[in-house]
Amino acid sequence: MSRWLLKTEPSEFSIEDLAARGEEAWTGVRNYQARNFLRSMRPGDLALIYHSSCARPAVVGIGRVQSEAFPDPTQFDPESPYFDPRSRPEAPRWYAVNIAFERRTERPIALAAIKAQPALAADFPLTRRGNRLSVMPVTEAQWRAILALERVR
DNA sequence: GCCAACGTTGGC
DNA sequence: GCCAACGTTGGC
Repeated sequence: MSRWLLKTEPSEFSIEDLAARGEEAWTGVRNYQARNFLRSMRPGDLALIYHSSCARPAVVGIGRVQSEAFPDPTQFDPESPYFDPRSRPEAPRWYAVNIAFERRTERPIALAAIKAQPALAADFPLTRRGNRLSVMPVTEAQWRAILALERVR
């Protein structure tokens, strides 16, 4: 089983939305490196759900990968903001996976707290300056170090 | 709202 | 294939 981190803007789709729906197709990823990570996901993998571009950037919950990667349907939908006119159905550029709600963290695990952890300061895409990757792998050690912060304070 | 950092595009 | 210009991300 692999572990991941998925960013989402809570104004677009929040952990509350995922909790309410139970499962969601994780669409709209339009970065090749992130796309490649989506494609290496397997059912049963776990993912930290992270709120970005908001007042309190934080890990807010955990999701479970429910499917293999499949072509992201929004790339073919001219009405979608994620429409990609250069992608062809016979050779899709972009992929999605289904993500199930697992649980919320007991409290938001703030980016500031994550950065303050020496174990997470180095070699973790989320805490690197200028990082824009919206799907990233998380090692078991990083996973534990982040969730250890759930009960701090 | 600002701005640094990044990925992508396109001219050459 | 290089690289400047541009648009976007995302923390603050």
